[in-house]
Amino acid sequence: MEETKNTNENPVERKPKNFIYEIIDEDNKNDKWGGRVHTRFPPEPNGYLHIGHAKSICLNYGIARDYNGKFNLRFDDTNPEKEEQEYVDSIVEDVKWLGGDFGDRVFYASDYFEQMYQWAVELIKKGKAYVCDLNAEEIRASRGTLTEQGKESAYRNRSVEENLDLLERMRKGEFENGAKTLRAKIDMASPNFNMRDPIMYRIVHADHHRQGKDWCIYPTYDWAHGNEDSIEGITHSICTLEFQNHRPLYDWFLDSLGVYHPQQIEFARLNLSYTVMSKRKLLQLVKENFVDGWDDPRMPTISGYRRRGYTAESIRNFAEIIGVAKRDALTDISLLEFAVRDDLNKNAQRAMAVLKPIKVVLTNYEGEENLEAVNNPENPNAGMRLVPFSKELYIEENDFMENPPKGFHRLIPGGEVRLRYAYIIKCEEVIKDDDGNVVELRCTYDKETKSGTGTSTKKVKGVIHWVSAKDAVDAEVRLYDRLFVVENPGTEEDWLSKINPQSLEIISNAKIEPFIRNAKQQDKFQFERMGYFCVDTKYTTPGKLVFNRTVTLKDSWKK
RNA sequence: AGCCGGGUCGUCUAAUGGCAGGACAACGCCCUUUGGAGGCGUCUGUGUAGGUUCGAAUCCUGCCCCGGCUGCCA
Repeated sequence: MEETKNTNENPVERKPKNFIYEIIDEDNKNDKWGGRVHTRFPPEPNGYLHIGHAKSICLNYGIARDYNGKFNLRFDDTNPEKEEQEYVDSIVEDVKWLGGDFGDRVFYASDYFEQMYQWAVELIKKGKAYVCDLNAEEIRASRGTLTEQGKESAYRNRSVEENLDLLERMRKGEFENGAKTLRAKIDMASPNFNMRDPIMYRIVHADHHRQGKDWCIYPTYDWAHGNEDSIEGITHSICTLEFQNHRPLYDWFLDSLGVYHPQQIEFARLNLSYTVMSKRKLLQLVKENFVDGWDDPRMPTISGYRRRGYTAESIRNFAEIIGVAKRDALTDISLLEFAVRDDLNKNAQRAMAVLKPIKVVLTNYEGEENLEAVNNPENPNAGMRLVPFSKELYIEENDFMENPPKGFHRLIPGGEVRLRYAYIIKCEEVIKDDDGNVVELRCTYDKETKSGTGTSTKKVKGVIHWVSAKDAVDAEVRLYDRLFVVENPGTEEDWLSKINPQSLEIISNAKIEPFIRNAKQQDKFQFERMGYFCVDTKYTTPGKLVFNRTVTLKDSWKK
C-alpha cells in the first residue's frame, strides 16, 4: 500500500480495478466532485477489526491512494452502550499496521453531535421530523409488515413549537430511556421499512466513552451516517450490501437538509470459509473463552492474523486477489493462505526445527563441525549461516517409518536419506522401549557425501531436516488448525458446536538450531519442510521461546 | 408475500453487443539437497426458456434460485 509512484498516470486511462473505480472514473469525467476523491473507513468501536474490515480498509484507502485523494478514519461512535476506548485503540493500531494511512484525519461521529442536533432542529422546522411518545413496542406494532403498510403515529402532527420544545427537553434529560424518540416524517406506507418514519434520536442515559455525560440523546445510524459523510466532505461513501435498503433514507436526510451530499455505494462483504465474521459472534468467542482473546491466532481478526505471523503485505495482496463486487460470496480460505505463503516464501529466514524429535546416533562419527546453510533460497542477499553438526542428532519422528508405504522416500530400516546441508546417513539399527516405541536410531554416515563438496555421486530420494542434540534450543511450538469444522459456520444454528476441538496443538519440546536463540517477538521463519512460524508476542518470555505456526507449507505428498 | 439487490470454472474475479480470460484449488509432467519454491501442461463455467441481432455472459420478456429488509444496533 505504500507505493505512491505512478501518481501522474491519469486514473481514467487505467483499467478500472472494479465497479467502484468505474463509478469514480465516470464521476471524474463528468466533474461531479471537481476531481476530488475522498473516502473513509467508519468502524464502530464495539469490537476488534477483522479480515472483512481489512478488505474495506484496503478498498477505501486504496481508492484514495490511486486517485490522489484523501482517506479518513472515522469512529462511528453513536451507541455509548457498546463502545469502549480499548476498541478505539485497537482499531487505530490495526488500520495503521495494515498500511491504511489516514495521516492526522482521525474523526469521531460524537464530535459532530452538536451539528447533528442543530440539523435535527432544522428538520423539525421544515415539518420533516417530530417527537413521538410511542414506546419501542408500540412503534414496532405500528410499523406494519412486509405486505401491510404501517400506521401513522398519533404524535405525528404535533406543532413545530411543541416538537422543538420536546426535543430540547429530551436533550436536557427530562425523560426516561425510551420514553420519547425523534422521528423523521416520511411515509408509513413505503414498501421500504427504512422510510416508515425512522427514528433519528433515542434517549439513552449512559456515559459515552468520549463525551461522558454531555448527551443523553444519541443519533441512530441512519440519521448520523450521512451527516458524518457530509461534514467530512466525503465523495464516495462505501459500505456493505445490507445498507442498500438504507440508501433512499441516506439520500432523503441529506436532500431534506439541503447539505453537501456524498454518494453511497455498496459492495459485498467478505465471507471466509471455515470462519465466522460477525462481530457479535467474535465477541462471544472471546467473552466465553472459546479462544484466548481477540488476538488469538485462530481468530480472523487483524490482530489475530498479526500475532499468528501474517504480514500486512500478504493481507493487502489477499484483498487485491479477491476483488470487489456486488454478489454474495464465500471466499475459500486457501486464497488467504496462498497470499501469506507467497509473501513469506520470498522473505522468511529459513531454519531447521524438529517439532517431534527422535534421537539419531551416528555410530561412526566423532567430533563436531559447522555446516553451511542457505538463509533463503529465494533471496541470495540473505546469505548463509553455520549450523553445528555432531554425533547425536534429532530428526522428525515421522521422517522415519519402520513399515513405510509405497512412495515413502525418507528414512527406513537399512535405508539411506540425506540430512539437509550435511551427509547421507544409513539406518543400521532401530532401538525400542519395552512398549515397542522407537526411541533411538543407530545410523552410520558416509563422509564422502558431505553437502556441497561434490565428492559423492550417490543419489538419494529423500532429504530430511535435523538439529544437533547438544546444540539445539528448546522451544514451545503452537500448531493451529481452522477454528471450525464446517465450511460456513456462521449459517449454522448451533455454530458453537462446530468449533474444531483440535484447532490448537501445543508442542512443548521442539528442538531448533541454535541461532534461533536470538529471535525477537514477531520474527518470522520458515522451518524447513514444516511451515512458516513466528515468535509469539504473548507467551514468549526471556527464558522461553514460543512459536506460532502461521501456515503449513504446501505438502504434495499424499499417503 | 411486498420492496431492494444478485446469479460466469470447485472458489474468487474479468470480459460493458465481437475469441468466455486470470488467480486460487485440484491433477499430471519437468526440475529440485525443503515431497517447499520454480517451470510446463491439463481439467472445469455464462441459472433457465424465449426474443432482438450478422453476432448476446452483456440488451428485452417470463420463470427459477440466492441474499438483505418488519432494532430506539451498525
